[in-house]
Amino acid sequence: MADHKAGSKRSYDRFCPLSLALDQVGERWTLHVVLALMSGPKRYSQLKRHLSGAGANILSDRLRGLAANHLVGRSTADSPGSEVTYHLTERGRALAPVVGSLSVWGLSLLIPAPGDDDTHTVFDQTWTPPAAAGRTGETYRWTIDDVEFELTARNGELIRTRGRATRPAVIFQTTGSTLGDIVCGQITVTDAVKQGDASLKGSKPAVRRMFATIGFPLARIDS
Amino acid sequence: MADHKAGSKRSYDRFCPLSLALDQVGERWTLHVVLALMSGPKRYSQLKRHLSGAGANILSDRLRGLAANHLVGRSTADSPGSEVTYHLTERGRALAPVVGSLSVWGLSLLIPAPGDDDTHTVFDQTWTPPAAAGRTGETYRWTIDDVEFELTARNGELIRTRGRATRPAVIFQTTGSTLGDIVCGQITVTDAVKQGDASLKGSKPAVRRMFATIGFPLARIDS
DNA sequence: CAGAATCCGAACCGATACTG
DNA sequence: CAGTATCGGTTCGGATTCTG
Repeated sequence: MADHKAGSKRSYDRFCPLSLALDQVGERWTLHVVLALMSGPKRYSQLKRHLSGAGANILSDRLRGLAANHLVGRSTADSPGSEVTYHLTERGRALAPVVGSLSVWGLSLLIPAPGDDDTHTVFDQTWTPPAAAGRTGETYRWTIDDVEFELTARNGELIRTRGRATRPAVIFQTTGSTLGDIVCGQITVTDAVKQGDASLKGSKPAVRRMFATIGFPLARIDS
Repeated sequence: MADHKAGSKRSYDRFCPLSLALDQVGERWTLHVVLALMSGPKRYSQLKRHLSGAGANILSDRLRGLAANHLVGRSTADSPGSEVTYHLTERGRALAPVVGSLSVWGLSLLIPAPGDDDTHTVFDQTWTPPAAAGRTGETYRWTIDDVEFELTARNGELIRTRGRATRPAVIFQTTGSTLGDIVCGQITVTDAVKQGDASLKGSKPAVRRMFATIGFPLARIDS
């Protein structure tokens, strides 16, 4: 048992708002937990699935720390089964601009700006998606601000390559600005499609697989 | 020499804007460097002074990493002396909303909201200020949104306590919203005073000592 | 199975000492 | 002044185990 008294933990120990903030949410995976909870209360196992790569002990640590700082709360339902869920408090929800602005900024690393010569954007890049999804070898065609590229899910890897995918399972098209709103949770994918800000072609299961593979929470898709 | 090839470094390795962003600015002290450079180019020694607690080693690492990701650039002036300065690139300046929203959020840890019963805001708290300033034992009276508290700099410590400081060297009064604008760099202290959004009483050297003690960069004060 | 504790190698952090 | 080299302590993250 780590002594949770101050002083043991690594702290910036500075009278500075940024330091104070990062003392509470600057550790690894902390903001990921916050983002995952932005779309509603979740259970430990749901979080663990969504935060693939985190490790059980880290998730425990982060949830404990966030609870100690009153950014998340544990709700133990009165129903019999072990129904502990974690949810953001108001202070936790107040982090929406933080995860939002970070996500919007990070978006430019996923999708290069139209006029940008992608000298400093490695394009043939691979990630390991959350679930070992995409062992089938599906490809998706994305067009963001008239920049076209393809995503391929195969062998538990997600590969982004330049160019136009042939026979993609899904065709997704939108603007960077709209995609920013989506990752910030200000709009869902289906609503963006309805408003004409995005276009999505492909079978419903394929769409679902695609967003699962790239790690979009379901709450960003619809409802 | 660390091999800068991918794989050696700890990465989130997820196709997710937040992960991509934190891969570049999620390490300790990185956003502090970015914030420090928001107010204009700086030299290594200036950064080191401003990021008290960081250590030469880490500052080097962070600057190297930020430069590798093209968030900062090194400018070596043509003048003879070693005049290397670091400045934010456009991609680096695009982080303004990130450090801004984090600072605004962290502000509530410094100053409790008016209606907030500060049950989860430890108040008798101490920090070690950047410079070993305040060995004289000065106190400052702050009033933020009608919440009054006092800051005492003594023995190389900065102590925040509830209540009204007696015979303070500086009296500072403003709103949380204005203070947020100040820490985000959207307005300087003197401009806020001019506009009537803040009030500052005390001798100029004392004011300067106060802001130095709490770690405000000079660029946030005037000009 | 959900949730959490323990162990351990590897990566990271931070202080000091050192170099040009 | 502007960094690099080194080294002990801390944190991370995977695997395993434990408890209901």
